[in-house]
Amino acid sequence: MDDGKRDVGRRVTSFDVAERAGVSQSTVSRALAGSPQITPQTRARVTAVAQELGYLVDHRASRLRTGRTDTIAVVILGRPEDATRSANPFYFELLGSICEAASQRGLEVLVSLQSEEGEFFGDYVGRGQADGVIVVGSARNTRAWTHFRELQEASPRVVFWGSPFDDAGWVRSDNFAGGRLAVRHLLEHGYRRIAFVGPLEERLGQFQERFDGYAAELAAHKMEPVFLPSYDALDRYAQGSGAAAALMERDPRIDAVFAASDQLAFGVLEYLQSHGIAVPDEIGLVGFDGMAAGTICSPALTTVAPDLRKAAAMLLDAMDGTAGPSSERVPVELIERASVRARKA
Amino acid sequence: MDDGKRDVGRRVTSFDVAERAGVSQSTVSRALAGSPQITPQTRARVTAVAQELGYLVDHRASRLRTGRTDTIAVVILGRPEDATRSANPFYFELLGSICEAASQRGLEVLVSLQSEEGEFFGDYVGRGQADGVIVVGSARNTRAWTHFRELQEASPRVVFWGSPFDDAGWVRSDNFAGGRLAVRHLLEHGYRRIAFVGPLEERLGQFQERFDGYAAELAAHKMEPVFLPSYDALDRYAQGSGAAAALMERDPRIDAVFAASDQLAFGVLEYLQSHGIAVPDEIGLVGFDGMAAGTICSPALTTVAPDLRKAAAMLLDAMDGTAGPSSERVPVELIERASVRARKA
DNA sequence: CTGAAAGCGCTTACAG
DNA sequence: CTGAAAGCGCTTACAG
Repeated sequence: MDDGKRDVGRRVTSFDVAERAGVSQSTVSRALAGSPQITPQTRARVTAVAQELGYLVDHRASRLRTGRTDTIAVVILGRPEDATRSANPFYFELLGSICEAASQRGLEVLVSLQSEEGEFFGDYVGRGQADGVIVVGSARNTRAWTHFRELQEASPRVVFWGSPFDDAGWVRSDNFAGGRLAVRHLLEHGYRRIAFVGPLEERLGQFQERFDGYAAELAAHKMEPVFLPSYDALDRYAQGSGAAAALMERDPRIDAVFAASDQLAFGVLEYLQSHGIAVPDEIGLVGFDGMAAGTICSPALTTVAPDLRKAAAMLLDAMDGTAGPSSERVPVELIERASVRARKA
Repeated sequence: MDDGKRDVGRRVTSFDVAERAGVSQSTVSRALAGSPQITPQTRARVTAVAQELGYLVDHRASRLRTGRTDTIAVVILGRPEDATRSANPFYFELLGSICEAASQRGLEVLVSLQSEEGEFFGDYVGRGQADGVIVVGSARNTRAWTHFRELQEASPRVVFWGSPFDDAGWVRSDNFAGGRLAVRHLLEHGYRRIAFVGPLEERLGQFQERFDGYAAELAAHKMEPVFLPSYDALDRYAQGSGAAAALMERDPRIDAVFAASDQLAFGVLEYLQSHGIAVPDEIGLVGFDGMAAGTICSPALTTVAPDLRKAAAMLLDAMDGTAGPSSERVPVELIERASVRARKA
């Protein structure tokens, strides 16, 4: 019954450090927290003892006490299937930037892949696990977005990347500008009939905006958009190659494609290559996302890339809750690679 | 001074639910935790009130009380530079599998990208943030590994993926078998002089093992290994294309390459393509890792893929601490794609 | 089957 | 500048 001093298993607490250092527990806490009202000598002694005993502040206790969590949650949505396989690699690139930005602000990052209805969960704030949550992922998982939209309405600290909903609470690429950029680039490089590849029927805010930019730039040159009204519900890659096939057959004059995402572009590329159509000589191709894999395909993919560093910073800012629900645009840039020919018009 | 009942900002606690449901706080706790000694009626009432008030258990408090965290930490090491850019995408694929496996076991996942000395940190267990930590990442970041090795010696709940150290505490691909598999596949498809691409001087446990498997299989066929003694400290992609160049020049009889990782293979592919060397007809190519990007390059990359599902499960098991420090092998499988010709020998 | 109470390990007013 | 004490919100023996 005697509690004993079984060193084994017992956590080293601030009381242990206090005893050993000959100060009170509150002093240990203050010294280690860097309180300015602690003597340098005291702090030095406490720090030394803490190190000696291998003491580390228990975050469960400090966070319970302070009410903070210093943590953000990132929810990555996959399609309703295998979450890992169906999560677009782009989201992992974004996650990388978020981790880096969070770390600079002294925040930890909790990651959750979700795809199936029933496992949707974003109440990290309510459970005291995070100060806010960022939701990114497949816009096609409608049920997931509906779930998180409700959550967002109840809590101001939920921010979406992309989001199929147009009202506030998101950060997005400057999709319209990106669409114009892609088309202008293709026109400047001598292409004359530019098709758009990407499904628009899915309430995909971002794809629609990219299309709008594409169409606007074409209109400025008195050109007509060329695109498919509907897509099968396959993965992006298959959608891309399928769309390329349908489009080429329908309109042989097409000499360039703007794909609404890099994954779609990879599918387009696959189709073109397997049909002996030369890229960029016969067909020019521009993607969207700036994915790392775009350097590996051949030819390397010219693409419109959002500034992921800024994206991460904006997401964290939006989560701060200081401002109300916001809608922020991340600037995009065209990365010239090899899927557009060099020769100018 | 009166605390008042400002609903705003105050957390809903189990006391609030208790009051409203007309039971004690302990009953609320038990009911919501699913304790079998609570009447169905009581549980139903409590659950209803909890829902009504939007009550959620505060994990900071419950974890402090129970001593558990139900969380694991995953540290992803980049090269000492930009953490995001330098973290191999393969690690994000592995992270995806870990997230999925963790979620099935009811665990949360904390992710940290680390690359610079000074920011290395893995004491999540000591701080009560996680029950264990998995370290994955660039074997080239020697200082990072040294840091985490010390941590591992002090704590049994630190597990490495890969790891440049051979003693226990890791999960690795079955690299030796993978090396043999790759070579056998190339031989069976008619290639006769197979070079190895991958730096071996970096104390890279995994690369060395892949080489050993490669060399062993060649030896079984009375063939000699062909490889480079040293590599420049560039990224894997550049190492791959550089090695391909050096190797081809040195030995024109080479008709196949086994690359120690997919990233290296992508570099090799880039060199071959930009020099008009046909893959798979003139040169066969096999990578290692089973990365998704391997389906996008052209020709698509034949590769040796570890079973990431099993890898994740093994990592979590190893972290459980039930067994002592272990060394587990993840089975690998050869994924046939297009960088090896179909024609049999 | 339910309640009163202790205690997890901190931070931070409040005194001195 | 330091200490004694309260309290963050739970879980879980201990009673009844």
